[in-house]
Amino acid sequence: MRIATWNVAGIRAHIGALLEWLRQEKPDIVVLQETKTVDETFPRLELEALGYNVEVHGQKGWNGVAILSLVPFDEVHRGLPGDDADEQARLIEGVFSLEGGVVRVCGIYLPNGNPVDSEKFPYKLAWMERLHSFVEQRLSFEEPFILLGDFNLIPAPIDAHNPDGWWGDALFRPESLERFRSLLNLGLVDALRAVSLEPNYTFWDFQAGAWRRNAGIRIDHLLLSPQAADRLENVTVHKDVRGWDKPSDHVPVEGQFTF
DNA sequence: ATGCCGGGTACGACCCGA
Repeated sequence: MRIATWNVAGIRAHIGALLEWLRQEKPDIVVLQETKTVDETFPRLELEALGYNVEVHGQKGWNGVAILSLVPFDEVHRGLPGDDADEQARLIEGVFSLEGGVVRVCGIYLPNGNPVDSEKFPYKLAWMERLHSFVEQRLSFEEPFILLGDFNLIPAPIDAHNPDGWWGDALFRPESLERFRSLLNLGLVDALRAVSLEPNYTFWDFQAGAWRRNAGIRIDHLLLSPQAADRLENVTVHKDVRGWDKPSDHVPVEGQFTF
């Protein structure tokens, strides 16, 4: 079973690259972020033509998440609980039945939080605290649970080409990292860190020649419950996709599991 | 210190991203 995350930076703008990657790799389940469109204009038919079941949680202009799956959905949940006034589409979860049992896959687009002196930063922190409660509840099921997506968090200095340049940014500052560690401390495993102690970047800015200079950061993560971590075989960062024509600024990150 | 680039909205110029 291969389960991937990809921030597509606008699904209508990058549908060609998405379809090409899916045709090449045929992952079983993919969570998408920054689809940037309402459900009515989501390119569902092209994805269904490749055999994917499609569930979306869209929003006009920005945000927006989705799950593509070759396995039928048992359940779908949209939105992060804990604030009825929050209208930003940043979380979608699917539950799937496999031969070996159930697997729960939750895709997130965690708020960026910049600039830190705006209301966006406290929104990020509050969103992380709601996520903490949500994950705590999910872990109580004691089943394979995969929380993956664009976390907008640089876990450690090794996860940035220029960590000093990022320090203080909403992606890499104490208040953000404290909450990220607290989330991990619930009992989640950072899958890529578990299989590799090398620098692995998943995002290169469109600006300032970041890709050419390999000035990347690792902000797209797969976090695993113990029951999922036991089944982890490997993680692949599809770095080559960043060099395609008209790419997203993020690349797909894929976990391989024995279920 | 800010913009760089790029998508979306809407069709000029701004919001948003990381």
